[in-house]
Amino acid sequence: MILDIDISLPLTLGCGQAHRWQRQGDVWEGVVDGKVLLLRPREGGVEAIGHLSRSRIMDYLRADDDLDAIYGSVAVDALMRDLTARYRGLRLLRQDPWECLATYLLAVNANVKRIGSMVEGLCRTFGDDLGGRHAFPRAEQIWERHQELDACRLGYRCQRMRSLAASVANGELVPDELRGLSYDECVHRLKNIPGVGDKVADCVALFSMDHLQAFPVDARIGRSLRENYGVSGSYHRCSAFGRGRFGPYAGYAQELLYQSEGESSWLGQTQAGGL
DNA sequence: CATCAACCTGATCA
DNA sequence: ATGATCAGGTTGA
Repeated sequence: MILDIDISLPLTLGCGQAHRWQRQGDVWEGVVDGKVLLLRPREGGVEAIGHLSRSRIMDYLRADDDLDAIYGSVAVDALMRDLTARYRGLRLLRQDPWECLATYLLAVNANVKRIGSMVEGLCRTFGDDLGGRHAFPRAEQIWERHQELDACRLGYRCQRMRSLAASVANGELVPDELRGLSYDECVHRLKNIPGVGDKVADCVALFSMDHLQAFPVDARIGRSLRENYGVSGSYHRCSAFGRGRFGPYAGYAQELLYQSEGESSWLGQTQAGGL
C-alpha cells in the first residue's frame, strides 16, 4: 500500500520520540496497535506493509499536519529557518496515550538506548507475541503478572510502573480521556501520576495528546537553549521560553532543536565520522 | 519559588 | 579488570 505523505522516515522514526522502531536498510519495522508495521520510502510517499488501515497509519504519522504551515510558523529566527530546511520531513507522531505514558514513565533519567531496552524488555515479558516482535502490553497484562516487573531492570521506575499499571487496569485512570482536555489541564492531570513530572507530562501531551504547543525540556534541549538562546534555569522558565518564542507549534520546534543538538554532540565525540 | 540530595542502571573513564 | 564517575528526570526536604 502506497501512502501519499511528505515525510522523512529516518528523522521521524529515528529521532527518539517513539522507541519501538528498528531500521533494516531503508525499511523501518515498528509495532502499532499491536500489529507489526513496515514502512519504506517510496517516490512521492511511503510504502506500508501490515494489517493496519490506510487511515490508521496516516493518523499515526500525523499526515494531517501541514508541514509547510507548521515549519513556516516556527521559523522565527535564522537558526530555526536553517533547521526547518535541513530537517524537512521530520514529523511528530500521534502515539497511543497509554503506550506513550508508560514509555515516558520509564524514560525518566535514562538515555534513548536504555529506554529502548527497557521498553523492549517490557514488551517481551508482558506483550502478545507477534512472531519476532511483541506488542506493547496492555495495563492489565502488566498488572496480572506484576511480580515479573522486578526482573525487567527498571530500577526505581519499577514501583512507578506497577502503580501506573494498577490504576489503568482498574479503570481509575483512563489515558484516552486525557486527550480531550486543554493543554494546562492535561499536564496538570498527568503530573498527579507518581513518577510523572514536568518533562514526562509535556512529552505525553505532545506525542500522544495533540498538544503541539508543549515544549518538553530535557538535558539536550536545555543545552540547546543555553547555547543558542542564552536561556537557562528552571523547567518552567525554559519551557515557557520555548512556547513563547515558537508559538502554537513549539513542539515541532523542540524536535528540530533536539535533532540538531543530538547531531552536534554526536559529531563531537565521533572523530572517525564514518557512516 | 529555587536548591539539592537521593534514587537505579548502563556506559564510559582511570 | 576493577572501581570511580557520569548521564538522565522526579521527589521531597
